[in-house]
Amino acid sequence: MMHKTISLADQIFERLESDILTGVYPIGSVLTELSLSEDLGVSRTPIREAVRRLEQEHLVEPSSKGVVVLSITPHDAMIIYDIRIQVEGLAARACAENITDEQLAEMKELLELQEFYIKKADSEKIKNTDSQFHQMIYQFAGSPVYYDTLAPLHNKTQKFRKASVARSGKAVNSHQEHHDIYRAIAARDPDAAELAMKRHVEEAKKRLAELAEI
Amino acid sequence: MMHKTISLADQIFERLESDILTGVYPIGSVLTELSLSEDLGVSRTPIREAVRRLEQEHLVEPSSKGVVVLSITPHDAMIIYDIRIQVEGLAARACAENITDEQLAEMKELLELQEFYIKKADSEKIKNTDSQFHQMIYQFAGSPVYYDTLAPLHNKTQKFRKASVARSGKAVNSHQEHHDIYRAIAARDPDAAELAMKRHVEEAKKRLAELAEI
DNA sequence: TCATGGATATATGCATACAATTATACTCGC
DNA sequence: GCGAGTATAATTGTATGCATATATCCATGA
Repeated sequence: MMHKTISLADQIFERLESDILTGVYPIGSVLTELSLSEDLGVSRTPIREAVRRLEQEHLVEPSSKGVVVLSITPHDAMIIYDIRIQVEGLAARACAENITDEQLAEMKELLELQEFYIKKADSEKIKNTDSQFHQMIYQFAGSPVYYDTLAPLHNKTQKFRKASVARSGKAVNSHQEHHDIYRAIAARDPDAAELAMKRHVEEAKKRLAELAEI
Repeated sequence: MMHKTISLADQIFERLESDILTGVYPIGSVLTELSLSEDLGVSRTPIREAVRRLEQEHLVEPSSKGVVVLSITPHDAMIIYDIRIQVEGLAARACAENITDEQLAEMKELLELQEFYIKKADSEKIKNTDSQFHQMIYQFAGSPVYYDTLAPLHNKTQKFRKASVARSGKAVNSHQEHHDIYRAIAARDPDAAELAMKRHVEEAKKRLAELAEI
């Protein structure tokens, strides 16, 4: 009997990550292992493990007392986008070269789901599917190096992106760009995939820059 | 009194990381928390923490029993270089825009030191200064994003690079390229800096590819 | 002989207890 | 009233114990 049991540490990490990115724990707030373990009703052990992972992803930073929730400056966000433009371009290219039919089908399904949420103007779900699309690219690119490099960068821009996608018109643009990327990958055209991805991340950067009035 | 006390978990992580990268624990070998705690004479708690970090860096992989030591495939190494070509290019550009005079002086000093070691053919020191030069670029680029992204990638290619630099002739090439980068940064010429860095990492990739007979 | 099932050993996941460090608050002396 | 020094509290680091899941080995039966 293959009972898939997810460890408490993993669950807590995901919850804390999400709560930080969505602002439940505001920037600058302090988290201690003890208070978290009381809040979440578990011992410090799995909390510690989760917090260590948050540290590695630079979502929190050790301080004299506990860890403090970090933010990124608009400047950092712009740099992250510059890096993503280049590296996600490479990842999309690798995807076009390596993706399997099953993975392609999965990707298509996700795009259809996103279309559905766009029609319903459910910005929270739109944001989620958006993230999932990019993470699929990272995972289907054929080397864990892509995911390891890009996932933390992507995470760090989440809260900026949230505001960006909330404007429904922009979400449609983004979805169209995703579809362009998908088509290039489905056609196994690395050049087109890289170009489409680079354009997409560049547009995302522009949308953010406008919004943040940088 | 500022007594810097390094946690056991940190020490163990560094030791295990080094031992894996240098082959003390060969690829495919299995490590269990219990055996490690007995070997190193500490409890499982700091071992666990270190092993989790190794997992995140993909140096080991969970298996049915303990974790298995992974290797970086030559394919992954090539991908890492492709990413570094792009991102270190951006970092060098940012460096040229942001570096202070003091930092510049520090960089120059390091290059002179490297020249000294090259004359002495001390390949270990050459390797060290080489790493330091790149890490300086990451640090002087004006945003922690560069360091966070590039340092892990740089680390992962260390053992390949070691073999590469051991060939003294190549080390001289590499040093010349470093000097080109330095000159462009010193001249505050972002375009030249980016170009020089990209060329340098490309050459490093080629040197490795030849050596690894990929 | 080989498959099957259960006992045993081994591993991890989590909780808890303790030690040690660091921050905080308080008191005493000036 | 204010600063220094000390006591106290809070927090992390580490060890240990227990529960649970999994693998291994052995015995038993067809």
